[in-house]
Amino acid sequence: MLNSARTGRRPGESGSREAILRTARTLFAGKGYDGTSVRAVAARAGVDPGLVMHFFGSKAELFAHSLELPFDPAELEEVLSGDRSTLGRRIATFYLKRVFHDRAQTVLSLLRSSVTNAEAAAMLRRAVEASAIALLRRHLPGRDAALRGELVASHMMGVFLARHILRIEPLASLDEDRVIELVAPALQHYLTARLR
Amino acid sequence: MLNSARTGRRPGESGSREAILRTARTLFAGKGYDGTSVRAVAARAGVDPGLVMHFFGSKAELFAHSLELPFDPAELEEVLSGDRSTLGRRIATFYLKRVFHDRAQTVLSLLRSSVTNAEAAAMLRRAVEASAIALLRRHLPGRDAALRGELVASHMMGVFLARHILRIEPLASLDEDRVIELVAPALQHYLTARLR
DNA sequence: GTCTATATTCCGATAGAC
DNA sequence: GTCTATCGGAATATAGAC
Repeated sequence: MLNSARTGRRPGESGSREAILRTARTLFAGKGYDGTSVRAVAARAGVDPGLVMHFFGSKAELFAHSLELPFDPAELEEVLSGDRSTLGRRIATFYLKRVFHDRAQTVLSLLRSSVTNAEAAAMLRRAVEASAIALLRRHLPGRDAALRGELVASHMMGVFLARHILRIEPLASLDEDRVIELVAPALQHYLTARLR
Repeated sequence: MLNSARTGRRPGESGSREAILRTARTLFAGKGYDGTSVRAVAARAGVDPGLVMHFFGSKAELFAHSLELPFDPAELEEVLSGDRSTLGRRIATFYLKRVFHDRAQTVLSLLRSSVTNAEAAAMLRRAVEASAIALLRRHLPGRDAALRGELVASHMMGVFLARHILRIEPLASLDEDRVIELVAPALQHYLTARLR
């Protein structure tokens, strides 16, 4: 749906392209870039491996198209503006609900791929720097804004790792709302405390 | 050195076994379990791939032998006992110096392998639960001790990911001592604050 | 203790027929 | 839009000679 805004030519009628994308999202999220083969995507999507190359050109292109990365700038703006004394809670809520829940497959894909694949790591690094840091810079005073944003992002990535990949209990089984309550004060500290 | 306490038989004189282990540590740390081949280890160690199998039986056994996992219980005890008002700083110091610095290869290996390999994930899960949680249970009052330890461990894994794998700047280039100063208050909060 | 040889399986990508 | 066929390579693991 994200990439269907083609200019003139109408897409093929079979739905194979969408089936490939849907399958790629599942496999990249489950086994990462290196652990997912084009042939496996093709087999599970019920198409020929050559067809995947025909549509996307390369495995790297398929991966890039499989991610649902951009977030609504207006939604981010709403999270970051407003009462600074409750910013930690709003950011925790955004991470837990909008990122880790709604975009779970994209986060899993990026994280599972980034630890062994330099290009995926660059994508995730850019995503963290662009969304969190650049925006925080506009809403937080002082020159430590980037560092504050990175400490928040680091913590949240660790929580995602523990809950969704390592499945460390009891943390992994807590409700999202409970996790938000738990981490909000720590995020609030990073966002507004004087950094020593 | 960790696994050289054999009972009677003296090891072979060539040093091939140690060369294989040293090379395996480097490659597993750099590319994870799935990204490291037995053949690549053998080639870089200057031995035949069959010899690796001869010594370790399988790739999984080689991986397990390549890790330097156990920490000195006395050292852990020293970190955890003592003034509870500075526990956050002592634990931050232990993570940054003793784990992320001294055992960087082991942490890299486990993290790079855990995101795509279920058995490696189980090893890391057990390591977190055993070292951090079980010990914290003995030193922290209340029934939330395990959760407190996991929130601390999650945060620290996220910091390691950001600094050593994603290399997010400026966080990645900070001195260890500066990172300790930055995260100690957050850890202290998780260890001693009333959890909502 | 060290090696050769091999069985078996899988990979990404390309060329081109239909 | 979809497929067959194939190139060129790499993987784990085993069997067994020396």
